[in-house]
Parts: sequence; structure tokens; C-alpha cells
Amino acid sequence: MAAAPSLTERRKQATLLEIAEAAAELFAEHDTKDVTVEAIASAAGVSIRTFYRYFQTKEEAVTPLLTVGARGWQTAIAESNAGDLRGAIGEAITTTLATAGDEDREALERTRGLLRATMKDQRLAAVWRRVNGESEQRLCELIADRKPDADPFAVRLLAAAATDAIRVTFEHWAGADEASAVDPVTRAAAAFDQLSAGIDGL
Amino acid sequence: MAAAPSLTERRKQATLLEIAEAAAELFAEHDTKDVTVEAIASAAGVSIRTFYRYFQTKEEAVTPLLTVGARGWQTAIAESNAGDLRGAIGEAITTTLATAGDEDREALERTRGLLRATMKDQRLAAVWRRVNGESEQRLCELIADRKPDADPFAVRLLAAAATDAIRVTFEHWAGADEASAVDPVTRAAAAFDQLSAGIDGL
DNA sequence: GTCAAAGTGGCACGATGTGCCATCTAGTCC
DNA sequence: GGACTAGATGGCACATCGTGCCACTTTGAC
Repeated sequence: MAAAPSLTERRKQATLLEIAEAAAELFAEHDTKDVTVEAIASAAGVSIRTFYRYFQTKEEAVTPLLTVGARGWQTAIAESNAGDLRGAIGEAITTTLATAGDEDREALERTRGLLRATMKDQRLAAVWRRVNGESEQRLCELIADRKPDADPFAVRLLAAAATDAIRVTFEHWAGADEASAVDPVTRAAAAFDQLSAGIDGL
Repeated sequence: MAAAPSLTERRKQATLLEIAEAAAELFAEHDTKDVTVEAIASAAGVSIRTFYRYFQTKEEAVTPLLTVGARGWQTAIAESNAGDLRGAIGEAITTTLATAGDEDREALERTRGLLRATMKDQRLAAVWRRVNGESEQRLCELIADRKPDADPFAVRLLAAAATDAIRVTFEHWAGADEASAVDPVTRAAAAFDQLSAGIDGL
């Protein structure tokens, strides 16, 4: 665990989250093109100039809310000591999503709302794709660390399979009418099993 | 076949391509943030205002050069009458990429250069992800047309597998030192086989 | 209490993207 | 061939975006 962060550091994190949540709330109601940076900054209680010190564009402001889960399963994979890679990744997906699902219901519903808005709005969709792309990139490095002699192409393919399993599951979950019949956790795990079933040499 | 397009229509297409190629050439030399719309428009011989009638942003200007292949295999899948879906998609990938590879060498190298620039530049990477995302979306619709009763989640998964097989192959091909040892066509086909091996119910 | 380091806000400025209108060309009808 | 309409283009104005610069305030260490 990291040492207790300084007051300044905690305030920065708080400001970051305030901006992110203000942006998410506004984006849930209006299209991104109809929301100015000034409106987001004002809602978050900071100046425009400060907003741009935290995020490069207004769309990026929701990034922290979309990457909360990613951190979890990245460390889970890094720390896992399962022998086979597919097993380790599958396990990481299951445990991470399960614990995330156990958190408070309200946060889960907010995430769902944000994802819905993300699917509708082009600019937000670009952020969603970027987040997933970076996840895939990160996973490539993690796999390469565990299997230094693996075929680089196979590594990319496995990383893509894992990322897509989670991505497609989330997209389907967000688009489902109500509480979907199938549990997202088992669905993501099954999806990864299916996508990675034919990948050999790892 | 469409009727012979009018002179106006042909000129519009020519202008579109001129802008796209001017943008690609400039992006190959400089970072996107160092290339103004004015520079692209000037290089293409049009005004700034006209540029914005063809593309929404300067990054989008390269889209036509990144989607040339996509049209091909979309129609190939739509027209294919192979019984099993995986076979039809695999066949479409092979034939489309093969014919694309037979075209003139210079165009191929230009595409490679554009892809290299695309991997390095954040903004262009976003365009690349958008193009692939739309490909996946389109493929979902094509699959749903052929298998109206299929599980929607499985459809998404299969579409993601096919898109990723091509995407990862292209990214790897662009990043390879020189003429890579493995032919991209066979590699993409093999990648799709591996990713889709475990997808059942289609 | 003093001081360096760092976060914040205001201002200016180039670049972006769009609405509006004037001009010119393509294709049609007489 | 000549006139007319639709559509493409260019120029201008304007709101917004994103950043460099400087002054002010707060934090945390000595």
C-alpha cells in the first residue's frame, strides 16, 4: 500500500473526480457538442484554465470513471501465479468484475448510465475505444513479461481476446433492456474462454 | 454496377481523394498537431471552408484511405453463400486481402506508411479505432441478416473476432521491421480461425 | 516565521468548426 | 445556342477550443 498521500495530493484527486462526475452528469443529459467546457468547469467549481490542467478535452473528463475497473484486473494478472496464462487472465476477469459488482448499487447504475451515453455519442465512444485500446496495450506488456519468449503476434491476439471479452460484455450489459438475464461476470469469463480457445503456443 | 456518375460527382470524389492524400502525406512527415487545416486545404488546392464540407476534422481526412479494404470484404460476406458463417467470413478475409495485395506495390507501401503514422499519433489512432469499430458494427448487421435467430451476444463476439483478426494483423504488419516473414493474408485468416474457434451456436 | 514548490485563475492568442451569403459552374429545358 | 435552377465553392464572422504566460494563493518543510 502506498503511504498516506499528502493533503495536496488528496485534493487533486478530489478535484479530478469532481470534474469527472460533473462532466458525466452533464453528458448524460445533453449531447457532448452542447456541453461547453465552461459549463463543466462551473459545475465542478473550478476555472476553465484549471479544467485544462486535468484533462486535455472535455470528452476525456469521463476517462477516470471508465478505467476504475481496469486497474483492478491489471494488477490481478500481474500478481497471479497460475501456471497457464489463459487461466490467470480468466481468473482475473472473474474475481475483479465480481468484487466490482459487489460495491454499492448506485455507483453501478451510474456507470451503466454513463456507458449508455457513451454508446450514443460519437465523441464519448472515441474515449471508450481509447480506454479499451490502452487496456489492450497494457495487457500486451503484462503477457510479454510473463512469457518473454512468446510469439509477439500470439501475444497481441490473446490481449485482444481478453479486452474484447470484457468490452463486448460491458457494451451488451449497457444496452440490455433491464437487469439482463445473464450475469455479466460469468458472461465475460465465458466470452474470454470462447475467444481464446483456439489460441495456442501460450 | 452503378450508372456512370455525373461529372460533378466524379469531381467531388476526386476532390475527396486529393484532400485525403494531401493529409496523409503531411501526417506522414509531421505530427497531426503541427499540421493545420489550412496547410492540408492549401496542399489539396481547396479553401478551408470546402475542406470542412468534406471532413469534420483534419484527422478524419485520412478515413477514405483506411476504409478502402473494408468495403470489399463487407460485400464479399454479404454475397457469399457458404453454409457456415465462420467459413464465409474466413473466405471473405482471404480473398479480399489477397486481391488487395495484388494491386500496385506503391499504394501498398503508402498504406503501410500511413498505418505507421497512425500507430504513433494519438489522434490518428483514434480514427483507426473508429474505422474498426464501424467495421465491427457493420459486420454485426451482416451476421444478423444471415442468422436472424442467433444469440445477439454471440453475434457481437463473432464480429469482434473477425474485426480484431484483421486489425491486429494490419497493426503487426505495419510495425514489422521489413517485409515480415509471414504473409498477412494467411496470418489474418489463421488469426480469425483461432479467435472464432470456440464460438458456437452460429 | 520564512521560503521554495506547486496549484489555481485570468488574459491573450492561434486554431478549430459552423452558419450565412455571394459567386460560379454543371446539367436541363426551351 | 441561350436562359434557368441546383449545387459546389469561397470568403467572412463568430463561438468555442486548447495553450502559453504571468500573478496570486496555499502547502509543507526548515
